[in-house]
Amino acid sequence: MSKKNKPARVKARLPRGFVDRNAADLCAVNEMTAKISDVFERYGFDAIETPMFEYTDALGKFLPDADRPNEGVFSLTDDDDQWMSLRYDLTAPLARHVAENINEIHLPYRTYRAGYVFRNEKPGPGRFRQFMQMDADSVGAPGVQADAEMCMMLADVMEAVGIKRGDYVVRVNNRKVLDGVMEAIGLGGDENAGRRLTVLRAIDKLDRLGIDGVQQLLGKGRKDDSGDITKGAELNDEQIERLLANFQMKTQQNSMVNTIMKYHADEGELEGLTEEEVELLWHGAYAAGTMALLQGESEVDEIPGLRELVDIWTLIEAAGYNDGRIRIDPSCVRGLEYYTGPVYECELTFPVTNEKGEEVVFGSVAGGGRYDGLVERFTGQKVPATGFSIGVSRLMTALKNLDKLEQSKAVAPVLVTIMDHDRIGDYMLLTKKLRDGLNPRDENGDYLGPPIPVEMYQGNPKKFGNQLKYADRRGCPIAIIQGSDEFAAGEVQIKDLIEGARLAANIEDNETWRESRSAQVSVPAADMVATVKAMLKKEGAGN
RNA sequence: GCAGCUGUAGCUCAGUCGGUUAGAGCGCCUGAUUGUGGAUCAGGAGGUCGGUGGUUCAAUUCCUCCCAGCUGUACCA
Repeated sequence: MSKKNKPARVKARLPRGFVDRNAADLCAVNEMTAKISDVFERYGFDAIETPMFEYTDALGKFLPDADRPNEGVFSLTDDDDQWMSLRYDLTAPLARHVAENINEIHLPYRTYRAGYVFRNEKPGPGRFRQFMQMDADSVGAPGVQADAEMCMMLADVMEAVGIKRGDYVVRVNNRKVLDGVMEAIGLGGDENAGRRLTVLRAIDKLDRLGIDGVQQLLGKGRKDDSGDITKGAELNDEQIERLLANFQMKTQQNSMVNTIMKYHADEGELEGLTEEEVELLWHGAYAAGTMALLQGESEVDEIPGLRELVDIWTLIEAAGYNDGRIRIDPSCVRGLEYYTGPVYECELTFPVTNEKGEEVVFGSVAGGGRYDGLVERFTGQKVPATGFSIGVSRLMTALKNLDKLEQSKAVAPVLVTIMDHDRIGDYMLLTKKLRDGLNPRDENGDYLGPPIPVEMYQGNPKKFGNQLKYADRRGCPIAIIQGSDEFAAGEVQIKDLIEGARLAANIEDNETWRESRSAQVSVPAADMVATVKAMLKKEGAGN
């Protein structure tokens, strides 16, 4: 065929931001989700599942001005011209599910779900356009005890998947207090909504950009490594200073506690708090958040949300989770607008090394909060709810990079090779006998042990060498060989490929190598299963 | 979206100060070996040099625009 007539071939390419997963990946994901589900179920959460597609309006992702969905969601029109979208999180579909079944559902409704979500945005290292989340939510649970429970369960989940105590922290905050702080520095009112959001986002970047970066973002703006400039919130120096005071607590702890105690005495607003409680509060660093209010010029009548935060902390303390597993932290803001009160997220605190061997700040692997308004969008009635999402894919990468993930490598099969092409049927029978023998069952038909895979070579059997090559590359521990000689004698050759590879290291001449038929024994067909079993045991594959 | 960098074989990358037939390593295929993996040796397949337009006698090389990828940044429900 001439070059000109060469047909245009389709280029095989994975859409960017998506990944293929191999057996080992799937195995690891299944193991991890099983561990997480286990914790959820022990807390009394039931599994449910909602579809990957939803009507776009139910997800709340229509653009306000145009009659089309937000670009961040993968969307298409149904055959009746309705916009549909792939879900971008598991919370919006839950709200839809609750609203639609509100009459059948008994509140409080405690559920969890796992599934892939999709976001049509630029992928980056560790960021994909399809990834797995696991959510747990308490719907119809108005009290802070529900929020406290969520934080504790989050901590339990981390330990269940193998992250040691001290290697993670659940940080808690309350949006109402943040709002108060911003009001105190003159960012109240609807006209400042945009700037408040900018401020929140800047604070959210504290762990990544550091205090200097946040300072720049709050003021004139920040220039990144590529020379690009990010616009800032244009706050003045005093406002910035008072905001940042919240986060530079280590140096100011004492004065902070004093301030709070003084406030306590003067106003009686924090009545019921002991000094110890205030210190705990401080340790959680929230006290700092009040400073801006306390030092503000306007009279402060109340500190919204602070009582809630203290109550959460009290519950956490009562349950014994105040040992560093859970902390109160003023820089925990969560970008989302729909949160109405307590917010929380879980961060890994150990250094994570990426593929290039660089140490990176991994950031949060789970987050959530209280969203009292989400179901109301559908039904008009307020249904208080709180819950969180775990980024399963992210959590997995973190564990993988750390080698904390035990590699549950899929066991490679024992390979039955084909020597005589006209006796395929015999080889199939041989394969079945071996498979049954290695995978015994009890009287109920249940398997007694983990699977020990056995397969017959399915490629082109013309060249026998290729069959062993295949076995070698698959990592097969054992190959079964039965030519006409063995068949006539009622025997099979059993070749230990692992031992053979070991012996090969000392042989340079191919002639010798082939003739030695290393690590290979001939046994009566009746002894095949027992011999293979013994060999597998010796090589530590299977059991 | 904004900014910077990069596009040459399946992969990793050389190279051409603009000049005849564009290279290497690895991988792949065939054979030495129709009944034995690795190593070795011999041979082979595989390229619109990301695309378009321009400058030129001549462009993979220089210039324009476009596309894609990477990195940072923004957005992230």
